[in-house]
Order: sequence, then structure tokens, then C-alpha cells
Amino acid sequence: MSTGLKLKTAARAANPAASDGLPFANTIEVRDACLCLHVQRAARTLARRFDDALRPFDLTSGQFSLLVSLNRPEPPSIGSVATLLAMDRTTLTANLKPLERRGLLKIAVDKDDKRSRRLIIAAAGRSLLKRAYPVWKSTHVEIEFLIAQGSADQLRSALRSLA
Amino acid sequence: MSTGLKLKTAARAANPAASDGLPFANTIEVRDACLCLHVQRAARTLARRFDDALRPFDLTSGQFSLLVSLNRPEPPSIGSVATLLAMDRTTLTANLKPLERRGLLKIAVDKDDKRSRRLIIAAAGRSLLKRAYPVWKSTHVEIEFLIAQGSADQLRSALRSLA
DNA sequence: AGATGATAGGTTGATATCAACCTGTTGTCA
DNA sequence: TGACAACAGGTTGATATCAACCTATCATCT
Repeated sequence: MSTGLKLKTAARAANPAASDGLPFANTIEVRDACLCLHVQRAARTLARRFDDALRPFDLTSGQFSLLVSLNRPEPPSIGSVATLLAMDRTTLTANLKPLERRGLLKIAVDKDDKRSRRLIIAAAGRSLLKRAYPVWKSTHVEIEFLIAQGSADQLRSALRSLA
Repeated sequence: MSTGLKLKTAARAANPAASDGLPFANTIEVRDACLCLHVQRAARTLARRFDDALRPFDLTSGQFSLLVSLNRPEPPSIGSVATLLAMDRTTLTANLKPLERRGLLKIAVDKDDKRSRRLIIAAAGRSLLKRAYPVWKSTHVEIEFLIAQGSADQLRSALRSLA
């Protein structure tokens, strides 16, 4: 009896979480199942990979995505791009600054609505995108190979349902 | 003939990207296909959702994941947790600081290898996890409903192959 | 026209992310 | 043992992320 008690006590001392905290089983559940954690992990890994590939152009993956989203006939507003990228409006404002400094885009007050700003990709930005695109393409082909055949579309579909 | 030329010129003026930059079709390709962009979007959206849910505990989604990853019998090293979370080692160092300030964890030099640090979840951290877990659980159930039935496992599997 | 709520965006402060560079410790091999 | 490479982390600087709070503009309704 006293032996059994001692063992239990020792086990709890070695793993305090079992007594006064979250049971270890629940910890495992979160680690294995949490979609937020899984997506964050994948996001960091993918970002690093594209960051590496785009480094010759001095562009991060996020900056590339942002520039691409501006590469359209009609310059979009800040709010619409923030929605498109599913990021906070003020995050986008911050992300624009280094690109604007480098002359890759311009921010102009909308002439029809002075509250609104138009995000205009500059010639330097367009030419940079043109040069970076082949690198994006080849990196993306490599990434798709990592995913079980044919499931890339399913993955995109699932991610879209989340965002 | 001159009319055709004028039209082309006008079209290019309206969409400069077509002439000196990345063709618009490629822009669409990136926007629709880029897994990096899709994952980042989903990551931001999911993080916001869990951030909201965990706000009563003054924990972000990332802080929750980090604390959970420390909730184990043997306190892990910084490098091993960074690998587990697929984040840069120095990012983890930064993320530890606010949690350490709040007394949710302690950082101790490993007695067998003075280069290494052990990340020890404190009693306050364990009890916080215990209280936050039900909120994580219910939020996660809601999230899984957003995904087509039965494909959550496939999604996790695909994300794992990326990270 | 004037009041008023809604809209678009900016600013600040805290945390998150990573690269580049640095220190201290350990293991190995001559 | 002493030199040296490898390893574990820390520090700094730049960008990324969001909440809370703010201003300016617009639309509407009286």
C-alpha cells in the first residue's frame, strides 16, 4: 500500500502536469490535432522556403504576394487588398512602407474619395515581378511535389474554407 | 490598321503590366495557386480566431501552442521546441520573454550541458493551460465544421508534408 | 445646410519573425 | 593536453502582425 502511494507520488513529482495542470493526453491532443498549430507550422516553413528563393530579388514571400496582388489594371484600395490577403488593415499599411521606400509602388489619395488610397505598382515593381516570377514558379513546382499526388487542389480548397 | 494599333496602345496604357511587367494571367496564376499565399491567409485567419477565443486568458494562439509544447514530463531545450514548432530559434527566444515575465515558465541552464537551456512550465502556466483547454477545444470543433466533412485529417496530413 | 453615423485609413505599442553576427561550451583529434 | 570544429543560445536590426485609439471624409436624413 505504502509502496503504491510512494510510486504515485513519485510519478506526480516527475510529471506535475498530471496533478494540477492539463493532463498530458490533452497536450498530445492539441499537438497532434490543432489546425491552428499545423497551419502556422506550414506557414513558417513555406515562408522560409520562398524567402530563400526570392532573396536574390530582395523580396520576402509576403512582399511578393503583396506586389502580385497590386499587379492589376485598376489600382486597388488598402482595405480591399487587406481583405484579399486576409490580413489586418494596419499590417498592410506597415508592409507597404519598405516597398514604397524602394519605389516599387506608390500610394495615392483616390480622387473620387479622399478617404481612400490607391495602391499603384510602379514600373520598378512590375519589372521586379516579371523577373521573380520564374523563381516563384520553379519553387512552387518543388513544393507541389511534397504533397501527395493530386491533393494540392484539395489542400487549397480546404485552406480557402478556412480563410 | 491604324485603328487596331491605337486600340492596342490604349489597352496597354490601361494595363501597363501587360507590356513591361508580369502578364496579368500570371498574376492570376499566383493568386489562385500559390500555396504559400493560401497557407499564410489561412494562418492569419486561424490565428485571429484563436486569439479572440483565448483573449480572456491573455494568451495568443502562438503562446498557447508554445505553452502546450512545454507541458510534458521532461523540460525540453530551446532548439528542440523551435524544431517542433518549425520556427526560428531566435523567434522562440523572443516569444519566451513575455511568458517568462508573467511567471508562466522558467528558463534554466541544463546541468549536464551548460550550453543548453531547459524550458520549464511553471505551476501558473499549467493551471492556465488547464483553464484554456476547454476554450481551445470548442473553438477547434467550430473550425473543423468549416472544413468539408472528413477532410480535416487529409488537411493535417498535407500540412505535415509541408512542414 | 447641419448633425450624425458610417467608412477609410493612420499611429502607437506590444509581440512575432527571421538573418547576421556574437559568446560560451562541448567533443574530437592530433 | 591543446587546438579547433561543432553545437546551443543570445543580441540586434528590420520587417510582420494585430489591438486600441485617433482623424478625415462621405453619406444620409432632417
